[in-house]
Amino acid sequence: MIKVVIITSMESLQQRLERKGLRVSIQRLKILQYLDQHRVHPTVDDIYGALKKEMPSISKTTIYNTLDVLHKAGLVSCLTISPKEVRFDAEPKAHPHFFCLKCNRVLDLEEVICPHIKSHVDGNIVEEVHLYFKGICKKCKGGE
Amino acid sequence: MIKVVIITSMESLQQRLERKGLRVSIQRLKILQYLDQHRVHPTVDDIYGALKKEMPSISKTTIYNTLDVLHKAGLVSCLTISPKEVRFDAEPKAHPHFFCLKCNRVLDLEEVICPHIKSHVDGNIVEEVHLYFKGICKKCKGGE
DNA sequence: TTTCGTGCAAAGCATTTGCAAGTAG
DNA sequence: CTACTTGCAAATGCTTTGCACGAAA
Repeated sequence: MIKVVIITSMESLQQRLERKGLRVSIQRLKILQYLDQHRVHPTVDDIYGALKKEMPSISKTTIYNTLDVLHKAGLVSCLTISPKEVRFDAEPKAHPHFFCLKCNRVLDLEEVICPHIKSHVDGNIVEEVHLYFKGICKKCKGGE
Repeated sequence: MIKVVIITSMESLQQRLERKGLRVSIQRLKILQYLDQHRVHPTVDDIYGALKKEMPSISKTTIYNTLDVLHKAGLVSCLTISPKEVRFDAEPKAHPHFFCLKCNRVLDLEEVICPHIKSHVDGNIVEEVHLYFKGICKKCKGGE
């Protein structure tokens, strides 16, 4: 079997938590790991459904709590794109997304402009930059 | 520098509806008018609360239905920025916003880049462009 | 008469909160 | 011991749905 492993940072997941002064729990590690290995901007429910298989006792509240902690620590980014639910991304660096109105997927786009846009908001303190498009993705455009 | 530019069309509200082939009802006119005159990206509840004063029988369902119709017709734009609720804008042209994490207001930023960004999403069909920032606004930055 | 618009009541569902039990420091 | 973490159950609140009545074409 071929397993695709995405190596983003040289830092271990545990080190990422410790560096931010966060306690390392199995739940936090698993959630961070899941996000790191599933770069499809999963929802809370996606994460919950997947982790429940190996950790049947995990609760949705913990997913919410943990994602909140990770987001505040700057370890994950939080996407308010699909109107129904929040989605998460292990890549905390700002980059553009594409939301398909047909299949509801959130795709990553090549990072091009995000870092350069900030200059237009002087006067306000910018903590996050969000750029995304809505429309029909390549895949859905093809087949009906 | 932040410049707020309100582009109000010469077209009457009724004409806007008719041009899109929509029936003209008092509810649709009032909702469109409210958005046109209150450029603060109100939520459904804001609109409901305001219109209920002069139209006590109006229902939230109608606000939802109408905004959906107006959005699909391209008469208003729909902002998925604040994670809790959707906000609406009578200006359907894409322009950047700033969401203040402290006072929860959504501010308009000067339109600068939005029209030029589209080139980066080749392959996907773009229907909407969304660019916004999150942080602390000028006003909140000042006084605690 | 047939289709569309309105609005009430109820349902749906993502997210939050309160709290009790467990765990790390 | 004290502060943090987990997770269950219940509550919250935005949004949608089903449906009946009324209005427009």
